[in-house]
Formats: sequence, C-alpha cells, structure tokens
Amino acid sequence: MPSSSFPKTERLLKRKDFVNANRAGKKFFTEHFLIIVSRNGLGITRLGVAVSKKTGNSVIRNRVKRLIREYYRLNKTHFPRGYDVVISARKGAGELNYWKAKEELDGFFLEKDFGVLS
RNA sequence: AGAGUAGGACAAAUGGCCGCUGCCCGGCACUCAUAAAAUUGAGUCCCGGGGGGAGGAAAGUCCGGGCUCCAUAGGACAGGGUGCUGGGUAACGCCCAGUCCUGGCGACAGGAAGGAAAGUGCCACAGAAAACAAACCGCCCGGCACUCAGCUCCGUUUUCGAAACCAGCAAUCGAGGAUAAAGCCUUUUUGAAGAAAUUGUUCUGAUUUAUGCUGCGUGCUUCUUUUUGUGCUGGGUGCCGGGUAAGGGUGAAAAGGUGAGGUAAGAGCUCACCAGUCCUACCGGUGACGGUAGGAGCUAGGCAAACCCCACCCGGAGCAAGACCAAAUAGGGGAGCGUUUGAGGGCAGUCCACCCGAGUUCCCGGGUAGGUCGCUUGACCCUGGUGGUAACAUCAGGGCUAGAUGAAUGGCCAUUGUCCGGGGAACGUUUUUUCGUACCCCGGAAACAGAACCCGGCUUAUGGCCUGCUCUAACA
Repeated sequence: MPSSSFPKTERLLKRKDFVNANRAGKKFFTEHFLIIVSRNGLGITRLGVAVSKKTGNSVIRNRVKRLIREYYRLNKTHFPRGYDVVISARKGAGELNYWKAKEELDGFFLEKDFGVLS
C-alpha cells in the first residue's frame, strides 16, 4: 500500500517545469480536463495542476485544484512512474464533485497503457 | 397578526478516517565549519509528536494614511480634489452631533447644501415668445374699403331715394420728423386760464362742434330735366397701423397671488392683505441659523454634475516598494609571474628530458538565475473605569489572533439541527369542502465569496436569526 501523502517533491513548482512538460509532453483531452504526460527521467511521478480564470472565481478554482490533488493522493497507483503529469481544468470543471471527477479520471488513467509511451 | 423602519450579533454543530503547512520538540542520513577526538553550531531531505491556520465583506481597487525609495530653498501659475455649521481622527470624499430644504400619516430617510444683482454661455420638443422679453388667438383705439339696420329731413301721384366724390376757401395744432392718422419718435420752450409755492418747477383743465363752408362741377334720387336732399345713430366683414399683457393655448419653467381702484382695453399703473428679495437694529446660539421690529424697492426664471469666481487641501511611484547574500557564463578594474632569460599545460609525489606555448594566478566591485529579509506587536484585540449627547479620547489589567509564493487552511463518511416540497395524522375552526398546527415518513437544498505589505473608510454581493420603534387591523 503506497503512502497517500503528497509531499513537495511530488509537485511541479517552477514555471520552467510546466513549460518543459507543455513542450515535450503528449496531450490528451477528457470532457473537463486537459492532461499532459511527459517523461522526466527522475524515477518519480510529479503532479502539476493548472486552473485558468475561465473556470470560475477563485473559490471555484481552489476547489478544482483540491479535487485533482485529492484524486492523485488517493489513486497514486494509477499514475505512471517517472513522468510529469499536468492536469489542467477545462470549462465546466467547477461543476464537478469528487466522485464525478474520480469517475472521469479513472476512465482515462486506467484504460491508457503508458508502457507504449517512449 | 400584517406592513414598514433603525440597529446588533452570527456565518450550522459534533465525531471518525485520509491529507497540506517553511512554527516548536525529538530522531536517521548527508554536507559544511571547528577540533587530535568526543562534542558543538549551521543547513538539506525524510520520519514521529504538538500548536496555530481565511472574511464580513478577504471582493471592487473608489478615497485616506502608515511604511519604502526618488525628487525637493522659497513663491507663483498650471493640473486635480473638496464645498451648510461645529466636532472627531494619523488622515479622508469617512464618522458623530446639529441647521436648512425635500420625501413620508409616522418611526425615519435623502441632499454635489458656497456664488446665477462679477462675467461668458446654454435652456431640446412644443410654443407668438425661453429672458436688453415678446405678440399667434383674444381685448381696445384709429384709418381705409365693402356692407347692413334704425331714426329723421326733403322731393315726389305712388313706388322709390339717405346713395358720393372732386375743386376751392377757412380753421386747427409750440417746433421738427415718420405716417393714412394718432395718445408714435426727437427736441425745445412756456404760448391762453386756474391752483400750490419766494424762485425754479409741478399738477389740473380749457380753447374744441372737430372738421366746417361754398360750388356758377360731376354722380344719385324722377322716364328725362328743373327743384329739393346729399344728414344723424348703431352694427358686421376684410385689410392696414398702433396700444395691451387680464384671458386662451404650449411647456419642466411664461417676469408674484387675491381683491379693489383705474383704463379705450389693460398692466404693481395705484392701494390693501399675503408670499418672496435685500438692508438695518435687537434677542437666542461657538456657528450654520432661528425669532421680533422697522425700512427699501416694486419682482430679481432655471442650469455652476457648462465655463468660471471664491475658500480650503494636494510632490511622484509603489512590497514586482526597497535592503542584503550570491552560482555558472561573458565582460570591467587592480596586483603578481611571464612572452625564446618560457608563466602555465600535456604530467598523476619530486626532478630532468621532450612537445605545445601567450597568457595565467589571485584579489576587488557591478550584476543575472536563485535565495534571504521586508512579513506581521499593531492608529491591535478583550474586560473594566473616567471625560464627552455622540463619534472618540484616555487610564488600568489581561491577551498574541494566518503569513502562503504554481500560492497552504482541505476531501470522504456518519449523526443532529434549520429551511423547502410531497404524503399521513390526534387536536382546533367550519354543516361540509377547507384552513392552521404538535408529531411521523420520503426526497431535496444550504448563500455571497478565498488573505498576498499593513491599517481607517466607502461601495457592491449575500443567508437565516435577534432587539427597539412606527402605522394599520383585531381582541379586551
């Protein structure tokens, strides 16, 4: 059973990291999220969250970010090792609660075969 | 009970599991410094424990300040802001207490509330006219043209006819001018009478029927000619000129209101009362202002959120302010050694040989990435006392209450409480339907909104709760 903690080493914190992932990574779309996956060569998984102002006011944006982090924290095994994963909220993401978001993200991460990615 | 009005406090609660946090404590490992070593100190990562962890608006960024850097002798202009009075404050465009005006039956609320007799300007549409007033309809006066009615005179048998101009003369007006004419315009003076008064001058009124007479002229009156008559009074229509501002109508607003006098008709033209403006005096108030008395002049529209005038206030940029530490690379300055007398490198313990060879070593400061500080003890909060109507000030005691930076303060579940909808119901009301309600079951909802240097305000968004007061209705 992996830890469900979320320390700083598992986060993307610098603007440079986000720009690199955006440039080198592969992009996938779901109904409410844009997901970018990029190899980082560190042997660990790092999560970045991006929510633009289009999503809503600051209260809604904060809640969306917390939802995504909570999903990562509780479902680490779904994520590929050694990759940077950026999850960006799209229009309408503010309407989701945790269970709807989990359903949507499960649908993405469980069906993808990340071994194919080089 | 309903409607309204002013204010206050709160921002569902409890528990379980899993999380975030740069603060504190403890521990493993590593790095650096010190040292003979143990140790000690600092830092990084991870683990465990503990404590704290969003708001009344954190929002909009609209005012005002603190703080920081820059600029700055003083003054004036420009630009911006404020605008009833007194007080509060670090300051304010904020707050408190009042004055006046406006709205409301009232509790109460609102006011960008200096100056429009300093000047310039504007007042849409409608309307005649929107401000040195004007004149569409109306009312009044005069002239011209056309026309009608009545009365009377005269001529004529009756019928009928009142139906006109022209020419000349006279009279009138202080003078001149315009005109068809005047009560219009300009200018000057006393020419006739009376009254007041020393004079100057002022007022009133008359002359005065205001047009008349003559015709040897034409026309009409009669079939024609002669003769005669060719007047008076009142009205209508049209045009022209003037007077007027009562009335109509337009407008947000039309140069006070009512009544009487006055007049051709009218008018603050005159008078009385009322309203309003200004001035003076006294009384009350720190003051805005209020009250009383007297006077003036007879009326002065609105807009200053149009320019403007007056009084007062204002330097600029903002925590991405600003201060400090500081890698790599490039470049700057200084010093040492060195360019055939060879620094340094190939070269790894030293020396030699050989090769390459013009730079190389150290220090200094600027400065980028990055980091640290600024960064939360403050015009602070709570309780009590004192002063003050209050805003607020002050004293005493107690307290520490977020400091993040791809940005923490959360997620899931359960229970309880609140509200809404549906269903069932003992009870009350009613003839019944119905309505209200303690309670039970099911389903759903829970607002506005996230600190970013810190305060004081304002504005906007928003959920239910409590209290005072006002009005209405009912009961007693």
